[in-house]
Amino acid sequence: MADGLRERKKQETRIALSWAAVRLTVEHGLANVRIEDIAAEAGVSLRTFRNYFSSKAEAIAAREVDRSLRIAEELRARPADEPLWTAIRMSAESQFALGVEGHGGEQPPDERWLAGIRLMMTEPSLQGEMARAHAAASEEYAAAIADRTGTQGLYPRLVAEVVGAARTAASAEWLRADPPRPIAEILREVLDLISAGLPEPGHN
Amino acid sequence: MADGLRERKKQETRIALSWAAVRLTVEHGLANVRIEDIAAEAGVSLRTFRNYFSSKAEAIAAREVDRSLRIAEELRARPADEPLWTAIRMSAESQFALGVEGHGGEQPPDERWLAGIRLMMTEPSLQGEMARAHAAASEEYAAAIADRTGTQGLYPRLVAEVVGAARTAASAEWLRADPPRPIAEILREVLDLISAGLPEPGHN
DNA sequence: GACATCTTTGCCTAATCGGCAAAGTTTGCT
DNA sequence: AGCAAACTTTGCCGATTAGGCAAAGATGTC
Repeated sequence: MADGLRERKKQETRIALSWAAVRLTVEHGLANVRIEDIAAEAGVSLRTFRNYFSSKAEAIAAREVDRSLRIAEELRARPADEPLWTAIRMSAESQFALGVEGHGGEQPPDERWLAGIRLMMTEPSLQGEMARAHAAASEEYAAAIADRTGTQGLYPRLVAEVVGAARTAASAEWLRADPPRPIAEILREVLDLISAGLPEPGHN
Repeated sequence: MADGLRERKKQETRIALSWAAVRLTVEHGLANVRIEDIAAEAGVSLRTFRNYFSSKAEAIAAREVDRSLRIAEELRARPADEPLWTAIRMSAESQFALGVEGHGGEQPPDERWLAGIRLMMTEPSLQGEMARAHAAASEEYAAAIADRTGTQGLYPRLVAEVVGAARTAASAEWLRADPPRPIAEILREVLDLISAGLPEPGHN
């Protein structure tokens, strides 16, 4: 079986750990959470945590990695005759970004939670891990683009990296924006800018 | 004094540590090098290493961070009336990329050394750290773009991230290319693609 | 049901992390 | 020059992380 009980359980554990990591970090700050606490919160042993992730930060970023993989999957699912950038926009927007959704359901953006996420993301080691997460998923995304466009080598890899950059910039803007803007809207703007070649503003 | 003895020494130590890290890693593999060895090689105490870097990988990536900062500096130095993308191309190409240069001078790309670098870069934790390095320098680069274009907020950050993506993709291609291509050439191609909006190949 | 495979766990040792304060340098000021 | 403030290096130390190994427990296959 492609996904038996075993695989499902593994995913559940992975998600539970990642979530526990996020929750505890939002609440107590990254430095004040031991991986032991995270493991306990998720109901597994410390050693098991290490089988899944090699650091707190990686556990936190795991949800972002999963999202990236889902975006790649979504891209593969788009109609083959759709223009590449349309497909990219659609697939990216279909998963939004970063830690608001989920949380047990589709909560309205809880103010306290959001502030916690903001604070959490100021941790440099977290920002680094997010970059790393994108890099990790980038491989898969590049492969999806390669299949879709029938190209190989530089082009798919480049597009994948650029889309990662777009997501990073969009997330940063989302964290910064006051008043808040929906991430999907920001992402759309960013992708439009990119497919227009990032024209220098005010420089006709 | 803006750069007294103190500052100079600090930079020297930093460089010495980063180099020691690279050399030892190329020679023995990341896993077989203890930070203690690196510190010894650079002639400082273990504890001092930790004052500079928080991991082996960070030490190795430090040279890349420095390069990024030099690119940002170079961008600020370009004539203000030059089109943005020209300035970006020029400043980026002025520093090439990743670990070939330096090494005590401008050696011809030593075959053994290059193979070592290639191997080193396959370490996942290193790739992650490079991504992180870009993210760290991205701030500075975005500021340079903001000053140059007189824009704020999303645009400069986005361009900075995208240029980072360009460098990542170019580096990957450089590592992959057989026969080898000069990194400057790859980088030029990549930046041209980006400023043209990454047109889908064969999709007029 | 019996066997193979994978996951979880505890145990253990080496390595890393980061606070603290003592000792040594550099800098700014007079 | 002389001196104090500011900074860097270092050793010391306890807490935490890292990851190999093998026993025990689940799951998958036939």
